[in-house]
Amino acid sequence: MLGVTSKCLSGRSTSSPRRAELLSIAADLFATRGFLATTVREIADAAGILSGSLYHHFDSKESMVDEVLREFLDAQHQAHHAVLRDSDDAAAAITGLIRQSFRAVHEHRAAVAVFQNEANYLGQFERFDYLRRATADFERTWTRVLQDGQRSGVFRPDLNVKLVYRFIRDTVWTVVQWYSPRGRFSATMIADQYLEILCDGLFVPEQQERRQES
Amino acid sequence: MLGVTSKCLSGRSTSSPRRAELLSIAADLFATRGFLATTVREIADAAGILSGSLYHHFDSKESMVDEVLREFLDAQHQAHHAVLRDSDDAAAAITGLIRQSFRAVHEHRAAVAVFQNEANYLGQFERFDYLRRATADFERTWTRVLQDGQRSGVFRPDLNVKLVYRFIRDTVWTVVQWYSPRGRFSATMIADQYLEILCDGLFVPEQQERRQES
DNA sequence: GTCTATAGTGGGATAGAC
DNA sequence: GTCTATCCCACTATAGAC
Repeated sequence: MLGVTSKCLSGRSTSSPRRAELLSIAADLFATRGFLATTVREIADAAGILSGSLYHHFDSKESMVDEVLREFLDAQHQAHHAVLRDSDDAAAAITGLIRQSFRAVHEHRAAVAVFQNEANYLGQFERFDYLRRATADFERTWTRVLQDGQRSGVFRPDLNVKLVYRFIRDTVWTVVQWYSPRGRFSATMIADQYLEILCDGLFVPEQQERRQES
Repeated sequence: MLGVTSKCLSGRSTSSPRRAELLSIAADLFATRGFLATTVREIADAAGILSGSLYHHFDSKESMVDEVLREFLDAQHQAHHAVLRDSDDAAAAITGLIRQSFRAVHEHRAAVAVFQNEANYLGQFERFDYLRRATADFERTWTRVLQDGQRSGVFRPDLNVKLVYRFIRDTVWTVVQWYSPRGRFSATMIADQYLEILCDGLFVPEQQERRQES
């Protein structure tokens, strides 16, 4: 457990349906316009109230992203470990983690986008220390699986696990930039196609000798 | 030619060594802190002058990103077409495009990062129309190559070219988020490893029947 | 839980001297 | 080409009525 939500959050009432609703509205705006580009007035407008009223529920704009990110990272951490628990070998673990990540893009789209886009900026403030910790934790989990797979002979031993992790991570999370829940590509379809390429590559097997490595 | 730099730029003198220096300083700050999070005072500080003095060279903070992005996109457009001109078949074209992109990450790191991080936000203003055009142009170029490769039997016909393009693009450009020119992984090394995976996949050939597709 | 009203702050940009 | 000085504005956040 990273326990990022375990400590008591900011001053105001910790949970209410209204609060959750406002948080979801804010998360959507943060995701599409960016955290800095989103004003508290816009959040209030979208919620049909005035900006001052937001401060009945939250300490600050920062508290809002904070809560969005903590919730998401905790859920993601748990989901990761559930996948690992249910996987017999490294191959199952890696495909499980990948499928889980695409599912997260579908289910927590706003939060994933905010994490992806703002972690760099927010990470510079002590309050958001846990962003760096979570990032490091994810990397450890994934690279451990990749190393296990190399040791047990499932994954190619000539590949650098750190690089493989970055490649997979970049593809999997950046999908949130163009994924649309009502678009022509479902999250599972995207996962299937990505796993296809990751397993068998882009080239037709019979033609592999034609590959150029110039 | 997209010709994004062809039209005359903002009011001030169009080129001088000092201007280029300031632009490079600004680009670095935009890349690492984000466009909105970077203040003109910070840019001026980094350049060792006062904020007011910047306006002798540039109309506005917006003009600065604008120039950074236009220069980069024009260079990238030219580089793309040089690669296509020199490639005999789709396999050569796709590996060439990929290698070129990793080179761009190395050579125009700041500009790539700004494009990657801010295109979404800036694209909403008419002034930055060309960001959307350039994005669409890149997609057309890459998917055309992928389609050619499918038709000529080099690439697997069961893959969706739009998805393959997005996967490659996401990996290739997002590298800018963690790439360090003085780090342990050189741009060519990263390109080599990525092409390895894209060609032959993550799994050792003998073990492919053990793959889980659950 | 929301509104009215407003304080306080910091950033983009300008005018003119040097 | 840079500095001094400053305007103006938009935004976060607060206080207290309803």
